[in-house]
Amino acid sequence: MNFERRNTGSKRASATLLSRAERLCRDKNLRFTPMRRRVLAELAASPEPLTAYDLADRVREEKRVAPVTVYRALEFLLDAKLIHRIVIRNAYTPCDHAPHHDATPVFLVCTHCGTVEEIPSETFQHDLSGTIAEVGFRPKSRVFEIEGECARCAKRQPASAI
Amino acid sequence: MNFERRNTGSKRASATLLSRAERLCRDKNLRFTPMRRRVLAELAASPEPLTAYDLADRVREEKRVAPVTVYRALEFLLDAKLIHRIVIRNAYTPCDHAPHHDATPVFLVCTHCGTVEEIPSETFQHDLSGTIAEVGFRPKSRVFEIEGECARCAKRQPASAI
DNA sequence: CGATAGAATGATATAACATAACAGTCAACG
DNA sequence: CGTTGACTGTTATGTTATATCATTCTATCG
Repeated sequence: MNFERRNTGSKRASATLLSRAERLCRDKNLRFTPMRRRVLAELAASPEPLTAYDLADRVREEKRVAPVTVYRALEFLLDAKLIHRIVIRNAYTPCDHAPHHDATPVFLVCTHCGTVEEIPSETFQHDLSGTIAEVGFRPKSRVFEIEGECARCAKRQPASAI
Repeated sequence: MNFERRNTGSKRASATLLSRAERLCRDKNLRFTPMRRRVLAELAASPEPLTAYDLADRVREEKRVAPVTVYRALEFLLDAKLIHRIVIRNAYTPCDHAPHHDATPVFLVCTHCGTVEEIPSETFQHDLSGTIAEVGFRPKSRVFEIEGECARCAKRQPASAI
């Protein structure tokens, strides 16, 4: 079983991701603006997830930006499923596994080097711990949380009237 | 299969949790100070997870406290495994399932009423989606993240030299 | 009992992450 | 070209979390 190593800033990985983004936006008629491209490029070029403020700093080297601008770009990229948010780091990382998953993948976040490995959740559903062992990752702590509507609320508001 | 409903502020649940905390601290020679007791009691009395600042407000009704004091109490309670942190809410909630799990449980967080249901992870490992369906929860999004040491780092620093 | 060492808390400041609100700019389309 | 809607700029502020150093409490020992 072989999981793609996270792009370690190689031009190849970035280029791939950027062109994927371009194609996707063309197809879905979304606007891949310079700011969005820039933010995605920074994420693709980074070996580890970056926070919004990290990104703001990097973009600022070239052009003055406020954090909120970065957050807006991130929101767009998240919606387009081009990136993920790594909750336990308050940080963002490009999506490695093209569009072939709608299910949330599992992320393996290294406490030492900070890199993130992305495991498609079909694999996960199947046999999580085996897979983790296979990639040589030594888990120390986990975040598994599911958000949704509880039974009582679902009963009260039958048609998901949120 | 029946998962305990989260304590909805009932005096019973609080009393149980508090006495469990007392016993645990006595046994392990930890100090269950008034501040720690107070924070735990507020969490136990709340139907939903509370943030550190929520807690500070509640404690302040009685006595002036700075957020940092609450964070310290929370840290203690987390270490003692008396509470959990709900990452996707930046909030804290009492631990419902006494000491019988070392494995991280799965939390079902209702987007509507905010309550949290705690599911032991043995069950989870076994058949997550089945269990969730059984309790009537309708998942909308999930956070499954694993922190640890990646294969490369483990190789570089054999004996987990962190 | 009083000294003292370690733990806990108080107080203040500041860092880090995120959003609100409104004004200005750009780009596509008729 | 002008209008509309999407995007970005700007400023302010909200929210979550930590750093630092002073003070108080508590258990223990001489």
